[in-house]
Amino acid sequence: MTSAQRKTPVWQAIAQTLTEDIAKGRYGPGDKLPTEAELSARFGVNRHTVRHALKDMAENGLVHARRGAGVFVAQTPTDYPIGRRVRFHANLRKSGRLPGKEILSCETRASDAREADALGLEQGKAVHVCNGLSLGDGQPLALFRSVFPAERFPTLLDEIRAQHSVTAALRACGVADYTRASTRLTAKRADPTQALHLRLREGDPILRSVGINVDPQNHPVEYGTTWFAGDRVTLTLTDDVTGGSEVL
Amino acid sequence: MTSAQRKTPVWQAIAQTLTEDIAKGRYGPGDKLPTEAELSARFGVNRHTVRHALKDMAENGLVHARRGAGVFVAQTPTDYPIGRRVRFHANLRKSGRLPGKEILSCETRASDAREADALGLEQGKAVHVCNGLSLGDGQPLALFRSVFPAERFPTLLDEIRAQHSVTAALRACGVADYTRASTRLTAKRADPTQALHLRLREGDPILRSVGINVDPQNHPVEYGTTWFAGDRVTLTLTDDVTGGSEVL
DNA sequence: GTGTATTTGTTCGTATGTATT
DNA sequence: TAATACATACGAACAAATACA
Repeated sequence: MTSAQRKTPVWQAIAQTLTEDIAKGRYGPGDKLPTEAELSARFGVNRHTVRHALKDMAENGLVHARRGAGVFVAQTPTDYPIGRRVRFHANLRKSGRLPGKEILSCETRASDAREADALGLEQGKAVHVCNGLSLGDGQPLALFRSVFPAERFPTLLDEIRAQHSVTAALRACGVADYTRASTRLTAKRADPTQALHLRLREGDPILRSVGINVDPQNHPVEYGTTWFAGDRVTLTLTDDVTGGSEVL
Repeated sequence: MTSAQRKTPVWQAIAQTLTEDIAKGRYGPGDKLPTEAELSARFGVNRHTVRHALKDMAENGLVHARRGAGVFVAQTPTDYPIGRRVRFHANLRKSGRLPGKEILSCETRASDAREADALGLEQGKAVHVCNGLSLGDGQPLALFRSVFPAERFPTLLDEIRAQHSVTAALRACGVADYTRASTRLTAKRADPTQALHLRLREGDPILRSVGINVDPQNHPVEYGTTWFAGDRVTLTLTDDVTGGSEVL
């Protein structure tokens, strides 16, 4: 056995076995894998060989090790398609997750320079601001803040509170459709507040998306920022710029 | 003075003043602001009040503080348009930065499962792998790893080393054009190696982009992963799917 | 490498004004 | 009016990271 020529290295075989174990659900997301010692006993190899396999899996984002704690199966990142027509709930439903939304706070206040610029308003004009949390299977996936021109949509906040959906609320305010005109993405660290809401540790990486949604007449209707939990969401850029009207 | 009714808090006025100073170029990107002590003397307020202003500016990404060192004007994040036709150098030139590229290592080896799947190969088929660093004005912006099918492009690595451009190298290998078929984005923490190359601190947020480029016949020609320094790059999603042929 | 000064980060405490209950 | 909560502003001291001789 050990002397026979082998095509694949032992560590790769181990990594593949563990990967299959995870795929089969033997170890679920968030579960702790057996210790390196237990695994090296199970596979009859040196601990370093197991470590090599685990390192490979960690680099591929399949597991992540915490010194002193163990090796844990990574949360399966939720695929989140992003494009000109992005509707959160529809996406999640498609990926078989139970979507949810929690409105954290709403207010109407004067706009700052950035918000006014993005929405094409004079600075100081009133805006509706709505902070919330997007959930998938009960787990927080993203924080969002949406800023709307208050003058154009006087009743929007009530609609959002009632409808529990931005798309529906905008439609009730006369915006039949909207598309994403621009999106800017950066990786940031979670600040304490974000970490609390997203149930991350402070400093954990988050993906910040800043976007402007416009109505068919190309007028900005929403200036939105979304902070995605880095290890729980993967944004996928789709080509479907001409995509169908998947409206929730 | 102090008793007069004031509409805006002191800390906001200070933040605005400093923001204007930065906008006017009094403090340029990367410059160190005066110390909190100096600023509190300049504005005649308590250090906490200055800190409040600086904290606000930091939250808006305008400055960032380093304990023991000072508060520095943020490098204007390099806008990095991402879409079906993304050419790194052309983008940087457009934004007025001197682009650069450094090839860190190249090798030809057997593909793993993921690479083979992405490139449409049988697992184990040989691939060229090229690791490198993308620079803007001499500063590292991103790490990249490109994986190519070796059988189809036997001379590609030599071309890359000679041409110093993936686009040119692929063209020399008979690929007149290619477009981005899929992109997946996540926020991760920089591991020690990445932090070293990108001159970040370990654990700093990075934006990982995994993409597949295909030729006009829709055959995958490159499976690429790019790790962007989170605070130095902003990905912008553009609508220009029909964009012109900006080829380097 | 060591020690020291500098600079930001954090945590106490104090006081005031304003808005809400 | 009283009680409460919250944001603003100031003061002092210490901790932690950095820069530099």
